[in-house]
Amino acid sequence: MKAQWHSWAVTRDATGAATPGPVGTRDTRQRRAVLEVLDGEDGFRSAQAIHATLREAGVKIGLATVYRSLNSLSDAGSVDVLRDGAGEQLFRRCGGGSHHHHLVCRACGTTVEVESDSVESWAARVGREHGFSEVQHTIEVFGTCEACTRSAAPPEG
Amino acid sequence: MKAQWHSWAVTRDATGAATPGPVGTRDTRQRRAVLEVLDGEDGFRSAQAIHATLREAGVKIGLATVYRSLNSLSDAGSVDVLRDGAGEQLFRRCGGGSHHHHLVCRACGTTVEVESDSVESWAARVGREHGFSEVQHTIEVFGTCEACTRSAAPPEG
DNA sequence: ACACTAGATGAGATTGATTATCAATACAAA
DNA sequence: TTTGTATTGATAATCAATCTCATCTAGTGT
Repeated sequence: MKAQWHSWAVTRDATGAATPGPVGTRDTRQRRAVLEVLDGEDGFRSAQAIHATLREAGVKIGLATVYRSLNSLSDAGSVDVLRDGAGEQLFRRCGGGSHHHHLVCRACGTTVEVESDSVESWAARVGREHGFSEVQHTIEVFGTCEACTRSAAPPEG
Repeated sequence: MKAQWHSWAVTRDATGAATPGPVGTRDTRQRRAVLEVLDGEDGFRSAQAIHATLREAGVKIGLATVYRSLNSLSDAGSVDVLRDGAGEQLFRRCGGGSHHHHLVCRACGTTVEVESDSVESWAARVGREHGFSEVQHTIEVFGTCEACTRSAAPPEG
């Protein structure tokens, strides 16, 4: 799978003459590498795991840079972030900009993007009915995917 | 509000003669104190905050014990746990043993317990349709409660 | 009330993830 | 190329949460 395109560019004004651009816009080898790893994975991965993958692949990159890249991508809405049971952040490249949630295999990390208008409206309604404003929600579904269920179960039924 | 009753006792067999009981069953001053704080709060609080509250109230208790008590209560299903945006664990005394979720004010922590059969069945169905087993879900709704919205807004419209 | 024993406590060390420092480096515009 | 900065990275610093282990104590039987 080839790395999906991502623009590091951001709107800017041409006030400064020799100024490359605002923070978070420069296209570097490291940021491209992080994006490549994300595009090569179909499940959620931790920053540490992504860093390890890169080092094993011979890419010279610091852990701090991996975190910085992931956070910047997250801010831009290009990656989804969630926390596993231990509270560790997991990252995954997300498709469109549409709001969705995830069905994640807790064994291998494989993820299916899911969405439901009824659930969205339920969350919004619940907040409104109780007088809450700026209502947001976090919804994640965890389970064991078919493949992992098979490989984990003893061969005898 | 008086501290709600909580049994530290657990089923045990009388094999050992002078054995008080299994781990996590002893009624101590510290565990009672943690429970009192939880009963005095109506929103989610962090372990550190609970510890600080206790110390300020003159209760001599270690942070590790607060964590231990909260975890034990959590295992017993007597408190709900969730993570805030920063990944920090927040605890709250929960009523019955019925499955429910929370509408939490991100400013003051005030919480409303909510439930919805349709959302529950949606999560279960999504998992089943994709061949996942042992499906669980985490659903939390965050917002700003009415009181906090008022106090935060500037007096002029 | 007394003694006993395993569970409980707590101060401090430790882990583990994530962020902050800051000098050196590498984009990107001219 | 030159130049101005954003970026990088090795490492220190944070911070929540857990582990250590010597000491204490609740709970039981006598």
